[in-house]
Amino acid sequence: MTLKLDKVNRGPHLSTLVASSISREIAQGRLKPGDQLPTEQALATTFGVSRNVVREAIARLRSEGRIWSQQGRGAFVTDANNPTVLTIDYEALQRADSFRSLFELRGILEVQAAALAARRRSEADLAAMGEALAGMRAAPYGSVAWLRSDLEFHRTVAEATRNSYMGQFLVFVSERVRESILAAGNQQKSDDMARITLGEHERIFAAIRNGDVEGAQAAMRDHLAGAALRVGLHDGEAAEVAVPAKEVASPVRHSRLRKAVRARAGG
Amino acid sequence: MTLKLDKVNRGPHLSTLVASSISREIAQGRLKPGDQLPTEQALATTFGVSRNVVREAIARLRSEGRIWSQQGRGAFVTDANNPTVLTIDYEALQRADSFRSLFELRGILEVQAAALAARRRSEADLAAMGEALAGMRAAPYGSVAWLRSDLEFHRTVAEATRNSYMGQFLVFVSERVRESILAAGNQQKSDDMARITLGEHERIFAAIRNGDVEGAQAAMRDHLAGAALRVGLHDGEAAEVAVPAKEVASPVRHSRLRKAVRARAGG
DNA sequence: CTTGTAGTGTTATCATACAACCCTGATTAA
DNA sequence: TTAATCAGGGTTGTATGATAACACTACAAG
Repeated sequence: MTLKLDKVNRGPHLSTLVASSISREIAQGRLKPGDQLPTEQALATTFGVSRNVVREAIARLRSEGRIWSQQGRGAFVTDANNPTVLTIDYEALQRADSFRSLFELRGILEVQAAALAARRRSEADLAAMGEALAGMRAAPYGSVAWLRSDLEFHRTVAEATRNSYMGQFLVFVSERVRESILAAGNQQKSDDMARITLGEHERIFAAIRNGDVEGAQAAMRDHLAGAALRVGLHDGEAAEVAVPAKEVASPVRHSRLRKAVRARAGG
Repeated sequence: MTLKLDKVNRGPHLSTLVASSISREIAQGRLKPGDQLPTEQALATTFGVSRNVVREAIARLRSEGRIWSQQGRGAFVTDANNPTVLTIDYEALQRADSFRSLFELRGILEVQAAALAARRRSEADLAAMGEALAGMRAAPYGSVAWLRSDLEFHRTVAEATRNSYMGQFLVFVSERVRESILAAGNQQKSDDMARITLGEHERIFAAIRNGDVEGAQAAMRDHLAGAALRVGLHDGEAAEVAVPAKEVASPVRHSRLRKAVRARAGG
C-alpha cells in the first residue's frame, strides 16, 4: 500500500518566520520606505524570540535589499521599492500554502503560454516539441532523462509564445516548483502514470499544432490538474487557498507568530 | 562649490564576507552539490569569527537556496544550482518588442489576478479597492497622487487573490513596465482620459465585488487594452516579437574576507 | 558660533549555555 | 539471531549576557 506520510513538515526556522513577518509589514505598507524599524531588542521582545533570531532575520532582509542598517543608528526600510531582482524564498516554499500558491501561479502562466503557443508556434517549435515528446516516450517514467524531456517540452511551449519574458518567468517558477517537489520526495511512480502523463502532453501538443487555442488551454489545464494530484495536492483552483482574511487594522500583527512560537516550544 | 566626497564605504558586515566566501567555494566547485559543510564551530574558527556570524551567513545562503541544513545533522550544499533570482535587464526594455512582451505578460497576470480576486476577495479587500478608487477620483489625472492610487488599486487586486506570489510577480512586472513608460515619457494627458481610465477601474471593481469572474477578466482586459493605446501600443495580441532576452548573472568578487578577518584578529 | 566632551541608545560581535535533534553503537529483550 | 530500547556524542537551533564600535544629542567651554 502507499503510505501517505505527511512530510515531516517541521516548521521553518524562527528567523524565517520573523523575516516573513517583517516582510509582510513592509509589503502591506505598515512599514513605509525610509521608516526606521524597531530596535533589535524591541523586535526580539515583541516576537518573543532572542535577539539572535532577529539578527538572522534582518541579515536576510538586508541581503534581499528590503532593508538597510547601520551600526549605531538602526535599521531602515529601503527607499527604492522597485527591486531589480525577484527572489523566491526557498524555505517559505516548504510551507504547504506557499507551495500551493506558487503552483497556482505556474498554472496560470502555463495555460496562457499554451494559448499563445497555439497562436504563434512555428514549424521549428513543433519539431522541438515532438522531439521532447519522443524523449519522454523513450525514457522510463521518473528517470532523469524523462524529467529532462518533460522540462524541455514545457520550455519549447514557452518559447513558442514568442514572448521571451514568458519563458524566463515560466522557467523560473517551474524550477522552484520542481525543486520543492523533489525535496518533498513523496511521489509514487507507476506505469499507469507514465501513460497518463504522456497522454496529457500529447494532447497539449496536438492542440498547439492545430492552432486550437481553447483546446491548448484546456489540455494544459488538465495536465496541471493531473500533476497536482500526482504531487499530493488535491486539485487546486478550489477555494482552499483562501484564508479568511479577517485582518483588522492593528498596529502590528504578530500574534500569530507568537502562537506559532509557543506551539513549537510546547510541542 | 560642492565637494563630491566619496561616501565612506565602510566594509560590509562580517557575515556578508563569510557568506560570500562560502558562496564562492560553491561556485568554484570546491564544494559540490550534496557536500556537507564544515560545522558551524569549525567555520567560525577557520574564519576567525564567532559562531553567531557564521550562522547569519548560513541563514542568508539558506534563504537563497544555496544550502540546506537540518538540526542535528549539518548543512549541505543544495543540489540544484540554477539561478535563484530573476532579473529584467533595463536596457533591453527600451526595445519596443521587449516592452511589448513584458506588457503582454503583465496583462496575462492582471487578467487572471482579476479572476481570482473575483472569487476570493474579502470585504476588507473591497474596502481597500474602494479607497484606492476614491484616491484616483480626488487626484488630478497623471499626478503623483493619481499614479499612487492607480498602483494601489492594482496592488489590492493582487492581494485579493490570496496568492502572495501573484502579488510579488505582478508588482515586479508592473514596476518595470511603469519605469519604461515614464522613461519614454510620451504620454499625453486629458480630462477625457481621466474619465475613461477611471471608468475602466470602476468596472473592474464592480465585477470583482459581484464575484463575476468572467466580467472581471473582461474588464481588466479592456483596461489593459486601453492602457496599451494610451502608451502608444496599437493593441497587443499581434504576432511579431521574438528575441532571446539577455540573462544576467551577478558574480561576486571578494578576496578580502581572509584578509579582513586576519586584520581584525591581528589588530 | 564653534569646538570639545560626556552620555545615551543602537548595531555588530563575541562567548557561553542549553534544548532539540540525528546518528551510532551497545545493551537488552524476544 | 533479530529486533527493540537506550545511552552517548556530535550538530544545529535558540537564549542570554557582555563588550566594542558607532551615531546622535545636549551641554559646557572657548
